[in-house]
Amino acid sequence: MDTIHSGHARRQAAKRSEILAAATKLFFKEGYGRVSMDAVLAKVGGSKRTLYKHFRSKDDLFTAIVTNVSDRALAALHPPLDGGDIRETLITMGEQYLTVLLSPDGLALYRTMVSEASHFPELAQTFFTNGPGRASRNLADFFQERKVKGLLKVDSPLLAAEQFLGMLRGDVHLASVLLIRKPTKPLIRKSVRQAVETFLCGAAPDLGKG
Amino acid sequence: MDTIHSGHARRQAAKRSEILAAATKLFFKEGYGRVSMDAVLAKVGGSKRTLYKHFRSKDDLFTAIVTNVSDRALAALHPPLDGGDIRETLITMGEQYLTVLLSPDGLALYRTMVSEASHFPELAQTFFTNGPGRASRNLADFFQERKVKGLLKVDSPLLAAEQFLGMLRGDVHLASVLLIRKPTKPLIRKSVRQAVETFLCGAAPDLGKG
DNA sequence: CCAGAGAGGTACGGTACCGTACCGTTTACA
DNA sequence: TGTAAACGGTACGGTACCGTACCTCTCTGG
Repeated sequence: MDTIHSGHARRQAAKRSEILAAATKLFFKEGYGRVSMDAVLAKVGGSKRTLYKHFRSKDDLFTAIVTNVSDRALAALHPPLDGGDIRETLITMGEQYLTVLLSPDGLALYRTMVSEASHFPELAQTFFTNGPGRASRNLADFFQERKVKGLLKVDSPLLAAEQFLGMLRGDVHLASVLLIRKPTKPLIRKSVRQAVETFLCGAAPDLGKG
Repeated sequence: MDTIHSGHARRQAAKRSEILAAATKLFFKEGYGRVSMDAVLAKVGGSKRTLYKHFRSKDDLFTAIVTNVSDRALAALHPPLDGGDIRETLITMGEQYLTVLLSPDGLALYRTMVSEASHFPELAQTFFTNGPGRASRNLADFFQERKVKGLLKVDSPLLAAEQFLGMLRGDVHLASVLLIRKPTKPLIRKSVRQAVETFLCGAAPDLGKG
């Protein structure tokens, strides 16, 4: 009788979500080291007993937060790419990619993983594999498909995918991570367009080709 | 009589350097929050009185560390670019750029700034301006010069510079930051070469141009 | 309506940490 | 050689934090 329809279980699940939401805000805003369990408790209300019943330790709570947000956010980084026109596909995908990456959650997750990677190595591994790694592989599959059709001339499709996504990030991403600039929609649009244009046609004038 | 040749001053300067070196290792390895002043003291030896005479607080020590390493490392990110051939210049510069960025100090500095940017905003601002920002601007000047000579066809030279450097970083940089892969010299070489090739000539086959 | 599980509130043990204060000792310079 | 400054070692105040323990109250489920 401990299904989701049970009263006790429902209350438990609700409380757990409430804790998770409040703690996520705090951890993402202040950073793992500067957030105390008491601070989480003050925000969410309730007793320590309840908090520690749901999450056995601070590390456990942190792990739950990261995996939770990862599952929610990272999927959008590798959408299905079966469009026809390469340019249009890259533009659409690029804008979505940057939008997710530059969203508050995307930035906070990035900061958190960079900050805590050395102390949560398996978490960092999972994040990279399911996030940036999968995004690159997804795009690389698309490139590979176009390459065999003679529609793309790259040496290593995987490396090309990684570098194209790197182009998209440019300096905008780091500047946003460091809270120096706030990314704007027009800047994202312009950045994506120039990246796609350069990536496809190159920056050298036509006479330089051959 | 408090010049560098004074005995007292010399001892002071030596001790300060010793503290700075030891603390840099610790802060870069463990992160700001996980390093205690006692730990610094245990590593460098000496008394708290001496430590706090040189650095008034933990924040002060941290600031000194960051500015010190920044001054030492970031200059290599924007070398003078007056070479003739664009391709050769980009390859040379790219390998140097990645070598610095992927060096232990470069990676540690990046991790540190991302981790502590929100609590040391002016430090993050300085880091970005003197590091990635100056690197992009330096390369952008080079691009602008080539553009007016008709040797480069980019819309915004600054954006192109940011995106080219983003290509160089690709996924290798983040993977190194997260301690997932260790960057190798051959990988850097290959990555730079493909980035330059794609950036100059594009990934679309010639029939797709025009 | 009533056992029993869950939740709230809080106090506490143990630890860690920042920065100051106070000792005696060593070193530089006249 | 003597004096003043710098140094090493350590103890301490005050605070903060993690996780546990204890007691009381609320609410579920039959």
